Amino acid sequence: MPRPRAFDERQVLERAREQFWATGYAGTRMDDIARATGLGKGSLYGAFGDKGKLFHRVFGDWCTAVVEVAEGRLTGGPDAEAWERLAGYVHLMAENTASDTERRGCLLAKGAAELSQLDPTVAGRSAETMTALLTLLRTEISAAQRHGDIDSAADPERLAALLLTVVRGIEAVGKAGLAPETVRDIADTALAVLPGPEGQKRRATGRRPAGES
Amino acid sequence: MPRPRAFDERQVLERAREQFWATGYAGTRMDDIARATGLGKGSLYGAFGDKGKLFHRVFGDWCTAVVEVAEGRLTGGPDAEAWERLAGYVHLMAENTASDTERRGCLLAKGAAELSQLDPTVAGRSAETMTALLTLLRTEISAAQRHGDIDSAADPERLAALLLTVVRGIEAVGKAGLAPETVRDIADTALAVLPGPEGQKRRATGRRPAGES
DNA sequence: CTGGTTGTGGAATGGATCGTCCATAACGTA
DNA sequence: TACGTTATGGACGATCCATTCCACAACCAG
Repeated sequence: MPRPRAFDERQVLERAREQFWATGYAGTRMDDIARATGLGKGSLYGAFGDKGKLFHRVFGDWCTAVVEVAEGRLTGGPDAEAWERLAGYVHLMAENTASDTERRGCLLAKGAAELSQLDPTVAGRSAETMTALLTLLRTEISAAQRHGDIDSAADPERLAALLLTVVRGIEAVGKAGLAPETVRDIADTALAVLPGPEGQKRRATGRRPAGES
Repeated sequence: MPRPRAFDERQVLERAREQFWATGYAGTRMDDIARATGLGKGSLYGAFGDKGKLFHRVFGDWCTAVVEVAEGRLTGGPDAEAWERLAGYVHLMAENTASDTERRGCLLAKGAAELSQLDPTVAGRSAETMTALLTLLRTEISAAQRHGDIDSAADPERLAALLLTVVRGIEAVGKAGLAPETVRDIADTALAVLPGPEGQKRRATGRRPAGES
């Protein structure tokens, strides 16, 4: 009996995300979002509550997506390819940053930086996301160890934390202004220094094989 | 002949920094700063211009301090101690994040995240800072290589970029909610995986010697 | 076709915030 | 001691922004 919505919720959230991503939480006005989505303020508030709730929604979806990308890249597959999956993931993250010419960075980092201190919801969600990524990386590192691509004496938990740090760090230094080529190199270097199979060393200064990513 | 200022400029900037640090650029009101510093708005505007100029001042000073800390820890000293200087620096940065119970993070990262996209001055200053840190790290890595603490076949430029990424990443994952102990471990792991002297491996899972930092 | 219910969008509201203004205070000089 | 100059700080004005409100539109059951 009621009048149905004339907008696609997913699409509206997408536009809203673009706005928050581009100008941060405090920096975007609800008018901006209204203009960007084509919705009136009434519809916006009716559908999503207030600005805070809308941001939580967008932020939460983003966090979910971040974990899903990692899952897609890392989960499921033979141990023999675990190392390649790890390398692919790290390179993908570096490429994302390197090709982010607008220097928008990652909404997760941006949102956490701006709000995690003031907004427990944001803080909690970003912490959850980190833990999820950590688990995915640890599992994959263990797999690579079983196949002998990573020194089995190393603690997978610690290596996972290091890789997560590198991935998040790449995003940070990218936003801080390091050149795209440098960013890409960092991913290679990080992978190269991971302890290889027993006693062997990976090429520490090796170039990333063309087309691997 | 004129009436002299009744406030200490350095101290006012310090208070202003606390505010910006705690609540970000958009999140702090000039009234907050006035209250925090005890100055009236007239004096504030008379002495520092507008909010943007004041922030640039604070941000710039912070960047200078970041580089100075690194210089203090890294520069000058025999090659034989270069490795220890590097380790000390990385541990110091990790400790800063680990003990930052308020999760304020680093003003450099926070400011860059919030503004580098909109404010060329901030973007430029943060990029400069990254380059300066990179140079310091590279120099020190070269020194450690000369003394045989780091594989001389490795590219110091690349290792420096990796270390910088780890340092900035530690700050990011710390703010994102990783546990302090994990943060400390990351610093250890990062140092452990750096390629040791020719063919040898550093203890990849080794614990940080007590009291080294 | 009609009424009830919900969506829509723009105008209005109320509070907050940046920056200015000005009367006054404090200082050095003559 | 009197004067010119600059600092001070609180009140003020103009703007901005999140949220609410309301008149109207669209839909569907009966």
